[in-house]
Amino acid sequence: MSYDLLKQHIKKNIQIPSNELDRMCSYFKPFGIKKRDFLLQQGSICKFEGFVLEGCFRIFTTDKKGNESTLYFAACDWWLMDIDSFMNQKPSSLNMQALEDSKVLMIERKDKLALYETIPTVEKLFRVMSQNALIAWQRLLVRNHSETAKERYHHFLEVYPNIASKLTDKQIASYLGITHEFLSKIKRQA
Amino acid sequence: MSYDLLKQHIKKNIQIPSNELDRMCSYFKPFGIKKRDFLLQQGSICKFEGFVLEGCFRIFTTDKKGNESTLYFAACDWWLMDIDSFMNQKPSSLNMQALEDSKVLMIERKDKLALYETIPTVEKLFRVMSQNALIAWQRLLVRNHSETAKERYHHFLEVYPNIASKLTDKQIASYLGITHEFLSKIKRQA
DNA sequence: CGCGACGTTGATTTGCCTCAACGATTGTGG
DNA sequence: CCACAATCGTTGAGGCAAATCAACGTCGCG
Repeated sequence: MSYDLLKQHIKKNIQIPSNELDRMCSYFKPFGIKKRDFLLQQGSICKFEGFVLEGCFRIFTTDKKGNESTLYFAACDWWLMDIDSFMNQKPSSLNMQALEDSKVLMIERKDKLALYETIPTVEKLFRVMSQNALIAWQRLLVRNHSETAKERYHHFLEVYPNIASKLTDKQIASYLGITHEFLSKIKRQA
Repeated sequence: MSYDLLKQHIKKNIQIPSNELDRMCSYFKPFGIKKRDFLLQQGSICKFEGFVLEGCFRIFTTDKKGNESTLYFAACDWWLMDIDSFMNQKPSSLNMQALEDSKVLMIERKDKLALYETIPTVEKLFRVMSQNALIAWQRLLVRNHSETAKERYHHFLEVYPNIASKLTDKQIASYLGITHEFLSKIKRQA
């Protein structure tokens, strides 16, 4: 069953009766996407949220100056959402691109909003997940302030080896906030 | 009433019946703290959450190397929480220091946890707040990757003039992730 | 008054970027 | 399947952003 991974993931975060869990998951629909295709593109309005079953995505944004900045990579067991665009129905500033052929479970906006109203535990689930994400972003900021690009690179390799192995150096550099030329020089050193 | 600010703040985030709002707020207790004193210190376990009524706080962390990194400043209408320490009851990595004589509304851990169980709307409130905070941290990361220290400095002055006016240059530099010497040189330029 | 934290300034060094050139790898159309 | 283009990775020269170290003036505070 393709829903097992999602159910496991949810149960890791909260306690939930199995009938509620089943009902919640029933709104998620399997969806396949090919390498290099976009699940969401900057400027469009996000009408879904997704949970990755297979493959890998890169979530990035391009600012007015043309700088491309990678926020994170989402592999199996990660979520794909643009909260700002999804909740406020405004144009997204994010791109979600499949780095390889991938499979996700998608839920539509109206179903998600309905779940919030009908199953209070869903509020708790996303409250807990958001808070965990918040902690991670704060830690990342501190790392960025206190470590050099070289240290951050090795930390990334150490913590996400299975994700890193799927990425090009250019993508890693964009995530670290450095040029790919400089990343190449870092690699030569160590 | 010192609770008006908190009530206004909550109503900006969610719709909530006034009886629930009253009940929720009743668990918050006023608390005063003197300039330079700590509401929370790194290493201790966080047993409260707070909402700032007056004054200003600096939330920062010191890593093994002795680098001090300021995560944010909390003035009137902001929250003081260390989610990681509060939820998981583990030693905090954050310091919350009053930059001037301040007043906060504090809620104890057991009361907060009870509120989650008894008033589902509280889950929604903190889900919404966490998601908004998440968006802000993501934007900040992109700024840090795409802008120079000078640009980030002026952006900070522009967006938070009332907070910036209360801070020393050293505190601002720590927030921007630069040395105070370099901040001084930035100021001379513009 | 005198001490300690803050702010400024200059000289030097380091981390990282820009630009440019060149192999290596991957993708694509005939 | 090959030929070619496109993208990726590497390397080097030079430059800019920001750190480091050190000296000195200033201010608030005991």
